Amino acid sequence: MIINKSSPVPQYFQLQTWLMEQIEQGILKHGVQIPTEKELGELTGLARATIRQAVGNLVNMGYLIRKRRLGTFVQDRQIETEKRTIIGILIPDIRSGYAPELARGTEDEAAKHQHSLILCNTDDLYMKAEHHADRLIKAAVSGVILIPTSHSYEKNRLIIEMFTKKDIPVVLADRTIPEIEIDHVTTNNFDGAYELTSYLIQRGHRKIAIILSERISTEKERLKGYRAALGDHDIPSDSSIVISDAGPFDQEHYQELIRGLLGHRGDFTAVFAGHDRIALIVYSIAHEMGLTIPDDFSLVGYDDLPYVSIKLTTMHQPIYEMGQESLKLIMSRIQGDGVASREIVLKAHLVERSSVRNNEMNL
Amino acid sequence: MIINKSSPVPQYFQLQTWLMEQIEQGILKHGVQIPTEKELGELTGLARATIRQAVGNLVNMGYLIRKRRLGTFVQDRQIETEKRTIIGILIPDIRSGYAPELARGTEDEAAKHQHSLILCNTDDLYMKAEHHADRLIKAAVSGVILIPTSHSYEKNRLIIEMFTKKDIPVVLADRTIPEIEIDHVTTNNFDGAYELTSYLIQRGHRKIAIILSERISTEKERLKGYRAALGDHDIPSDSSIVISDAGPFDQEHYQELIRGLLGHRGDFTAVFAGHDRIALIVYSIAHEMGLTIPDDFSLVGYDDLPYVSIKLTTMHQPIYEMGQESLKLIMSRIQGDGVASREIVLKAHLVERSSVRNNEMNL
DNA sequence: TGAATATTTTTGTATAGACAAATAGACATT
DNA sequence: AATGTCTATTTGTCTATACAAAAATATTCA
Repeated sequence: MIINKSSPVPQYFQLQTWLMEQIEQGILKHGVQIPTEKELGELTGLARATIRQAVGNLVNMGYLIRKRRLGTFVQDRQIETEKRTIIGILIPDIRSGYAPELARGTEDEAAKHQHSLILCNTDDLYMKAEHHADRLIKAAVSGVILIPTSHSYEKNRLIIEMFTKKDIPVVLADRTIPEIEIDHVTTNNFDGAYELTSYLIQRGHRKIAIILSERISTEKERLKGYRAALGDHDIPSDSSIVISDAGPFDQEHYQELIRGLLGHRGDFTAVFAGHDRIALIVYSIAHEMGLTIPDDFSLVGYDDLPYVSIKLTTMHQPIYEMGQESLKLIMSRIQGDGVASREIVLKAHLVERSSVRNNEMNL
Repeated sequence: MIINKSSPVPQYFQLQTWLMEQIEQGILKHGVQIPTEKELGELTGLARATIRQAVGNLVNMGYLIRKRRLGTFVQDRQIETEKRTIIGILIPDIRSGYAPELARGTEDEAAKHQHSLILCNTDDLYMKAEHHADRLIKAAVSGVILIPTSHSYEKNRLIIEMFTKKDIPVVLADRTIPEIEIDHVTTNNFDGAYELTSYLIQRGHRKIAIILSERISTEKERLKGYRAALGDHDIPSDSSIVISDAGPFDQEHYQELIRGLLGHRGDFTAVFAGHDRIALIVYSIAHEMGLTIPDDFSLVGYDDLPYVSIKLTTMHQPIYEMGQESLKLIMSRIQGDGVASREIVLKAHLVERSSVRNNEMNL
């Protein structure tokens, strides 16, 4: 018997569930006519109105379709499966740094899974991020990739909560937020900076200036790697050539800082730029001041941005892959992975070009 | 009386329509309780089941919400207003050239209109464009911005038709397609190239090489502008220094072409690169061959890409504005503008830096 | 005073029966 | 052969009635 009259669950609901199971298990296939209301009445012993309620709900839900005089038929389930297949990406600015590369890696991977990517520029501003988050939720995205804004951890957490409250999976890319249980993909910034600094040391550089922003988790890690490398080679850290900016990336502000730094030559033989865009500014200010690289001082960057016309020695970051991996994490969450939060750390590698001079003394 | 019993339109439907009108006209506002089923029965003279059917439908449609024991209330109608507010952008590659700038302009403008932007990379391939178009249609985008692929006009037309068949407005950005009635936004490539070429001529250059791809409508226009400027200054065109590539942008191929060109120095004093990325390649190949710019030869580009570290004299294209204008056209179509197809031509302007040498002789 | 209990109202579930409307298919008419 | 009519079947609309479940409110009791 299909219906249990003594059960507390409504009889129309029992019938509805039973029919739904029949359809989802493939017993009742697309296009097949289900028993007429009269037949269902005989089958279940229910009144016609009750049967209509069950069938009516399934029609509303798109499982069935009624045809006058002909009967009721199983609907093509594709309509139900046509769920939102959109992923949002919250990025500071699609124009800057590695953002295009990251977006491209993400989009390519999304396309593989038949998903689309909605692009949101936050300008590292909480207000914009909030507005975008709102809109993404309304657009019923099935997942979000977030490059945290550099402003405050607390505000980033608020953004993330907007999504998690609605059970929308979030993945952090590149930058991380401390003490938060959430999937994220980064590169080994500490190791990379350690390697890059060691490279400079091996080339005979002992006075290595560094310029970056400590507000951004990735650059903070790089600073630690730099210090660790110096320490391991017994080189004292000179705080006068550690230039740490407090805000987000601002071209003009960096120009000032770099002018200040380059005015004190003699204090350093190499400059470690926190990322390639800073390196480009260093390069152009040096050019402006009549200095040549690597003759007057050596320069390294971080990122390996494409379309950089100078021969910059830098750490290549697998940004495209970062986009791909971020999306893969999202997809696995969408497919219902309930495991604890995961961390994927990709490896950067050194790209040797010609912006570093070998100062090594003969052994 | 609300219900007309002799009407052929079902009584439940009459009640449903009446309630809906009350809500939409604001007579029944959000949060207000509608009369109880019993009261509606007295009001209309209908049986409770009939009233339940009318109210039930409205609950299903999101107009009303039922609360046990409390009554039935008018639901926040925002749910109904939640229409698709997504625009698609089909771009060859978000990483290359002005694409990030264009995407940014488009996204900013979209955000102003509470719309989201879905990013699609076509790699200038028909297959990819088709797949993306398919997906955008399924995602029910309300408009599309297309940067036509460079392959064939016919195939671009097919892509456009996929959208227009579904009444989805399309705007072409930057590149155009001949003989097609569709909104588009471009810059004055002919005039810009004319101005840039004239600038070189005024600086005493008479042998000006040009390198670009004729497959792309914008570059084709630039070539025409270049030729017109030469003609107007009575300078014969030398086809040996007009390098026209047949395919889409391919870094390695251009490297070869440029190596070939730079091997024949003496034939030219200036190089007009079809766009900045080509100029960058020219620059790096020159550097490789031990040539300096502008001492050995002058170089101009087109686009004014950001983050170009060399001091390149080039035409600044208002790419950001192009994205904005494209989106504005889409919005006006969404709002039902049925006017004939429109063309918006934005103006590029010369940005003078230091890659051009003044060869002018004393007058 | 505060907790437990009863009351009342409103929606939720269910039955039984009736007629209406649409339509595939059989049959009749032109 | 094309068109019109009838019939049986199935869903669509509607009435009348009954009890269940939830919950705000009033009442009772310790």
